[in-house]
Amino acid sequence: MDQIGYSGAAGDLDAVFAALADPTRRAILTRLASGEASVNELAAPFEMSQPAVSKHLKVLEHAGLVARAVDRQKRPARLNAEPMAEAVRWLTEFRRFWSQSFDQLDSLLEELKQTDGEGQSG
Amino acid sequence: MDQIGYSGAAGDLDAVFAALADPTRRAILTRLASGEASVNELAAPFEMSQPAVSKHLKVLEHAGLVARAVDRQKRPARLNAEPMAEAVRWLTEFRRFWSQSFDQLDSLLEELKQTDGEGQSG
DNA sequence: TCGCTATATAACCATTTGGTTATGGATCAG
DNA sequence: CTGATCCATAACCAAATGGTTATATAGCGA
Repeated sequence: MDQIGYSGAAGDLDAVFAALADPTRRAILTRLASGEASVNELAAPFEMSQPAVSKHLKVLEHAGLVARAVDRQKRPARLNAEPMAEAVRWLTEFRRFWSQSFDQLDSLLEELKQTDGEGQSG
Repeated sequence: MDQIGYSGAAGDLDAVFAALADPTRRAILTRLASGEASVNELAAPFEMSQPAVSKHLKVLEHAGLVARAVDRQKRPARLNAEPMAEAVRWLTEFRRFWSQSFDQLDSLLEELKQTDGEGQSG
């Protein structure tokens, strides 16, 4: 369907996974999933200074997961979940590959079953 | 230092995402998806020293994504994709949440469409 | 203009990360 | 035993990360 036009930030799997590797940032993303929020609003629930949250936002921005707007003197952060699809895609493809190997392992185990059953180690 | 082997490793989403945030480590995982490999085998394709690869393996072990065995003087690494399910789960739940918000946004857009009136569809 | 609010940036610090080379312990081949 | 191979560990280093406080910038209200 709607293949969007502005997928510039995607493609950096490293940055996406790295961004997701921090609980504060995941919490920020979850918060943003229910709507825009200003930096101070985002900072409030975390026992952490405002600059620290700004830094986390930069990481999220860098991964393309967050876009900033301008509203009066505020810079509300808005979620852009698109790059997450990259991550999901990698994991999905990996699982496909992995399942394939699983199949191979399965065949191997079948063979072994027929050959003998030399006790498996725990 | 290390906790018990292959049981408690899951649940650390931070470690899993962090482990996935490096291209070398993702490549190692992909490699391991097609079967066990020794450290040297894993190190070969990367222009990187063996200790560097050992370090990456430690990170993967810490995330529970890799288990080590003992075969003669080798310590073959074996994939354990299970903790990836954690990551997938988080992303899936997030998308559920996000889609929910999306629904809300959708409703909002519906309203706006009706309010607008003069525009044409399509 | 003055001051308050919202945010970014700078300067600093400790810890982690990702790499290196050097070395040591096992284990295999002679 | 000797030497080669596989791997881990130590010691070291540069850069990135995650936090701090202090300050600068920009808009708002009076």
